[in-house]
Amino acid sequence: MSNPSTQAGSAASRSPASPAPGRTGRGRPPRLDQARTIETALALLDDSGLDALTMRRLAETMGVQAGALYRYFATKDDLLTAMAERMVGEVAAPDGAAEWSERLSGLAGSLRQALLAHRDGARVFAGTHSTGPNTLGFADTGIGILRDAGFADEEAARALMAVTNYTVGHTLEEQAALCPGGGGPADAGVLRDAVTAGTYPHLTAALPALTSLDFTPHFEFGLGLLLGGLRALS
Amino acid sequence: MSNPSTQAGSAASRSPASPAPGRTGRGRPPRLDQARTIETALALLDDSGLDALTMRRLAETMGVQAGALYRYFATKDDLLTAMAERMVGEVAAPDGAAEWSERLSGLAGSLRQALLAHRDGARVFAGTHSTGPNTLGFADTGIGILRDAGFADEEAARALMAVTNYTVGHTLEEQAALCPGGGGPADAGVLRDAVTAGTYPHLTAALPALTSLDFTPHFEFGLGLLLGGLRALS
DNA sequence: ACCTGAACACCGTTCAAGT
DNA sequence: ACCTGAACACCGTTCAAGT
Repeated sequence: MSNPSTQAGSAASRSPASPAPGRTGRGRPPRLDQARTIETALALLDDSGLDALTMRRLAETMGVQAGALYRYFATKDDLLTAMAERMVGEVAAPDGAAEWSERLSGLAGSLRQALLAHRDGARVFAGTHSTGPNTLGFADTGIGILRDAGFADEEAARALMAVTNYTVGHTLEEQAALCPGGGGPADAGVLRDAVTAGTYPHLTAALPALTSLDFTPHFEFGLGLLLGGLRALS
Repeated sequence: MSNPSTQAGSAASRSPASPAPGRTGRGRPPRLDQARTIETALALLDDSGLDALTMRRLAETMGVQAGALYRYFATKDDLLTAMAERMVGEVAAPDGAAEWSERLSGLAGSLRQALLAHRDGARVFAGTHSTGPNTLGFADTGIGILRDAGFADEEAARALMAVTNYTVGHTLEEQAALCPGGGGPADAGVLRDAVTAGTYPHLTAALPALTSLDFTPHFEFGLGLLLGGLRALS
């Protein structure tokens, strides 16, 4: 975890030809490689969003034809998987000295931050399933925290899945609300109008909280519920 | 809730021209309408999945040219929003006599079932933001359960968001694991290989649980954590 | 070995024109 | 009022051919 050097992950290893594993000095140096492609793709994601991230635009940004990308990634999905794997590499390892519940909430919060660090990061993560070292390391760390706290293997696995699924679900909403036509400042008004047009007494009472753009307390409330439930089990 | 008659929701009302609101007997009866289009789109979704659900294929299925669909839905996203709204209409109203925690878990379980009822249902739901009556009714019901249980407005709102985000995040994983190349029986082997290739002691111990395809206990475990956390607050 | 050029089989969306 | 036909501006992916 917290690995700044790019690891493409196992998905990228399904590429058609392993690109220059032992680079000899012969031939022109390639203008493309996996790491630079992933980095450029993440920059393009930040600039333009997932819907505008096309193989053609990425190729143009890298000064190359679209077909050339397929020497390094078998499909666009493989590229997205490598991007997700790269993002998870930014998850910070939690403080080993802290209480298990603090370590676990730190891990979840760090995953959220890693996804928030890139536009549409949660959508990229939710749409892929990396089995690269960063993703496996994340899971091993999380399950380790819970096993060390005394939870059985199955409970530890299920608890980490719950925390991860909640974190991804929350961050998906958070990023959708924050930016485009997805539900941000524009959509708060739309929701307000729809609620007041109908007869939704509870929704009306909760509307200020529901349309708040301060997502961190929302995230921490839900995370606190999961941790509270876990504490009740131990 | 539990509304079998199709309501397109507010997103569909943004359509370019309101289609035949007061139908007079004059003119040919239209070959298209919102309700039939949504139904056909859901059937096509079940047959072929979200990636194969294109405006052109949907039009072909309905015996019409692709452009004709745009008289009823301004964009493909509006159609997907109406499909999500239709799916949420299948959520069952929880038993009003039961305990608040049972009503809330019943609501979450019913949302999961409504999403599982259609191939890629969770992806469609996660990718849209309906403000139609079914979706608003769902939220009003959930927040109402919590307010009636004594939770303050803000807590009730945050708790329902947590439960909903968890349910969507879980079901996204469940449907990804179940079907295509997404991570099903095929991907269990891939994960197993990746884990045993590296050195992930905790992951190895948890692998049987992680690769289990029996998702209902997984879902209920996480839901139980959220409810346990809520009980600790009340 | 690495990339180009060009093609294949598609997309979502628009809009004049027909009926 | 409702739909067709045809176009516009794109997609992901493949692959012979060049260097």
